[in-house]
Order: sequence, then C-alpha cells, then structure tokens
Amino acid sequence: MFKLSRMTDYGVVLLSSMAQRPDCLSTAPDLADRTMLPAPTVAKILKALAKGQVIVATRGAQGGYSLARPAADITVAEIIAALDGPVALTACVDGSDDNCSVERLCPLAGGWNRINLAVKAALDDVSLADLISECGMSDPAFGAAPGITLQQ
Amino acid sequence: MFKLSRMTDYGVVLLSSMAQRPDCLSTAPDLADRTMLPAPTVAKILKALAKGQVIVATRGAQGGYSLARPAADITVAEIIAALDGPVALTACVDGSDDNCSVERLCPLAGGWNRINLAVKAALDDVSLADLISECGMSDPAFGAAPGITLQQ
DNA sequence: CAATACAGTACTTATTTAGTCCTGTTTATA
DNA sequence: TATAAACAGGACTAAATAAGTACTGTATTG
Repeated sequence: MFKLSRMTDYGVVLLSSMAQRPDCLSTAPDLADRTMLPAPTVAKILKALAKGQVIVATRGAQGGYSLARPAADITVAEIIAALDGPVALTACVDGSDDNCSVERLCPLAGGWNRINLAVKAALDDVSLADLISECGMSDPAFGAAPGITLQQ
Repeated sequence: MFKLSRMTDYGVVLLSSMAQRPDCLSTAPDLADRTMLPAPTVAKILKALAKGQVIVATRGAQGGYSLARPAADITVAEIIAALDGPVALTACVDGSDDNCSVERLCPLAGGWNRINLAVKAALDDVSLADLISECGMSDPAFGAAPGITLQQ
C-alpha cells in the first residue's frame, strides 16, 4: 500500500493541537495528554519537527514548542520531509540520498523523476491550515488520536 | 521515507521488458532470466499484475503473459494499484479498505482526501510508455535489475 | 542549585514486506 | 490420452523497516 507513515499522521495531529493555541507554548507531556498519544513517541516526533524547522523549541523550565510559522505557511510536504525524510519515490530521483549505481544507463530514471515532481507539487500545495480548516474544528471530540490513526 | 515498494519497481521493470516484445508471450521464467530478478518473486508479481488486468495470462504449454493494452494506455496508478493496493495515503480517504471508526468527527479527513486525489491524479497522468521512452531504450545494459533497484 | 523541559542517541520490539514453496488447474503436443 | 509446460492461489519463513522506549546530556527559569 502506497501510504504515509504513522509518524506523519501523528505529526499532523500534534501540529493541529498546537495550532489551536497559537499564543502559548505546548510542552511534550502536555501534547501527549491532549492527543492521547504515547508520551515518548510524542517527544520523538516533536524533536524531529523542531529539527525540520516546522516548530521552534524553547528550552528550560516554562519552555515548550510552538509553530515556526502560521499554519497557512506550513506545507504538508514540509511535515513529511521532517518526519520521513524528503519525498523521493525511488532512488533514481534528483535529491535522493543514495543514487543508484548505473543511473546514467537507467532509462526509467527520467520518468520516475517526473512522477516524483508531480507528487511533490501536490504535497506542496496543501498547508496545515488547509488540512485543519476543511471541516471546521468545532467538534469537542477532536484531539483524540484514534480518529486519524492510520491503518497499517 | 515516502516511497514506492520494491514490488512496484520490479513490476515496472518486468512490464518494460514485456513491452519490448509486444508480439509474443513472455513466460515467468523467461522474464526472470531477462531481468535477473529471482524467479519466484517474478512469478508472484506477474500473478498480481494479471489479477489487476494490467497483463493477460495465457495458460498451458506455450502460454505466457502479454500486456493487456498498449504501453501508452497503462498508467502508473494502475500498476501501483495492482501490486500495492489502491493509492490511499491515509485510512480517512474515500475508497480505503478500513475506514476509521470516528470518520464523521475527524476534521482532517477532508484535507487528506484532497491530497490523496492530487497524488492519484499525478500517478494517473503518467503511462508505462512515458516511463520507458523518456530516455530511450537503446542501451544494451537495460534489462539488468540493479539499475532501478530501490533503496530501502 | 534544583526542577523543568528539550536534544541526541542507542536499543528493543512489533509490523510489514519480500521471498519461497507447495498444490492445483489449464492447455499444447507428441 | 498422457505428459510436460505454464499459470493460479494460498501458506509459510525470513529479512528489513518502522515504531516505541529508555537513558544521558544540555539549557533555562526561579
């Protein structure tokens, strides 16, 4: 199945929860409580998002995380890149870490690259704000993880 | 990493090899030889492609497989669907097998669906012929598997 | 200086994917 | 009509990946 990782899914849940409180910092334990996701996993995801500059961290007591930019300026492609690495469907694609050894001979490389760019464009075109606002966030049930837990 | 499965990658190699001989049937052992991929795996992939109606099987002695349609009429989305199941990035997407339990409450469902449609459109837009022809197939090295083997 | 909170890394476990094998069915041909 | 070639389908094993956990270190506040 061609699908996103559970980490990315969790990441969006956490970011959505943070977007609801744009003016205050959210700590990892706090977000774990609000989303009902396991605390160590939440901490791990937040670290990755901070490293990818999707969120900014404030260290020390009274510290926490907040969105690096308004939700409308954070793209799905960025979130995926921070949590799962850059979007690269195959090894034969520009920007992939390990390029295949006979790249120059492979007649499929160009085609895959085209597909990769199209997918990346699709992901670049949707922001975190789009993802959240599409159906409104008024329902109090929002924040519980199971609703957006991925199949595996 | 957001990537295709190795099965899909192998599938494209096999289909490319079949497309080179549009007028004759190719048997599973024959394709395994030509592509240097392990024979049982090749057989498994061909069965899946036949089930997905990307290729047609002729049973019995002197049987084999051939493309169900001209390469230009076979899309990448079809190939992925046959080998990895339908493209459904998350469970919250129309057409997904197991839909999440609180689907009606999930504020992200609509957004994911939008992304999913965009990705699917990108994959629908590229045919097997596009994939093969982009760089020409003149190089004799084509047919050896390592060139398009995916990273993992 | 003590408590809080993030940073980084190493490790274990679980899940998924890939690969193999076996049995059954179909069909051409000797 | 018997035999061999070739696909169909499912069950099983092994390897690779992802997820989850734990621990040690660093920064900051009060």
